[in-house]
Amino acid sequence: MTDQRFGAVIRFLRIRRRWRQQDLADRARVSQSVVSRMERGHFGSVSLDKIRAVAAALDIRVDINARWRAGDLDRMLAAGHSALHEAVARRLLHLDGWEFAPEVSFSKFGERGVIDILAWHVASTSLLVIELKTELVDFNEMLGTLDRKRRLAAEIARERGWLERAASVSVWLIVADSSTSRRRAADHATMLRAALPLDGRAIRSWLARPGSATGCLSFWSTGHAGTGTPPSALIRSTRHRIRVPPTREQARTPARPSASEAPEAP
DNA sequence: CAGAATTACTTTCCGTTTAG
DNA sequence: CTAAACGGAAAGTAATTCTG
Repeated sequence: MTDQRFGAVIRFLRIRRRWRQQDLADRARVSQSVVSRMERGHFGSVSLDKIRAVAAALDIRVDINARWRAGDLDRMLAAGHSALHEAVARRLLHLDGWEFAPEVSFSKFGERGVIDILAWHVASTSLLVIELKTELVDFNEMLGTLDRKRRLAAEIARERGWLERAASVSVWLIVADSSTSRRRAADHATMLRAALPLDGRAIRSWLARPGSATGCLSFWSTGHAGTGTPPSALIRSTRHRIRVPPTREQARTPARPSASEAPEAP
């Protein structure tokens, strides 16, 4: 939405309520001039705080929609997740005795969400909730949601007619491989291993012969073929180190012997 | 004249620098 | 890398001017 259009919306909703600019300003705790500027589309001189305040007074929710070259950034950010999803799904296809469903959304007892992959072993009626993460951020929150999904999984599988009764429900947290994620996991090793005792190696034998309920944390790269291929750069999630090109001064200092082709910045 | 737009001035914020 | 200090820029408001 353009600035002018948004301004027009504000004006329209204000007038519909028969409010003066001053009335809207009072409710939003801003001055009348801010309302005037916004209605005329002059948002450059109004802070986001004030914009939200005025919008909220009219029951408008303001979402920031970032676009890049006409593309949707949300989709781009989701690309890493998709890549991980695809890599894991490819691997599951080759597992004997397992069936799986991707993106299982649920809404039970007021709890809603999506299980990235719900897998079940037909012979042993073991259920496996697979959660995919491109980066590790909030451990408590993450383990909390994982546990919620674990509790609901059996009911969800039964409802969908996949497994009448699950003998056990396990969880497998797959994290996109990155040094940052590994470091964070190491920092919380005690907590994580208590909840997710198996590692990437141990889960393999468990998958071959699923036994009692368990939990696993493993790191995965999208180049992963089930063996130890090196991490792919494809899904590196955040924070690459930006290397600033050396200034002329720095380029001239004989730090490296190969100063032969010092490129001139265009 | 009421309500909207603009102006003039004060306050707050934010980026930069410096120090630890 | 974080925190504190500082100065300039931007935001916010009250006062004023404009307009239908």
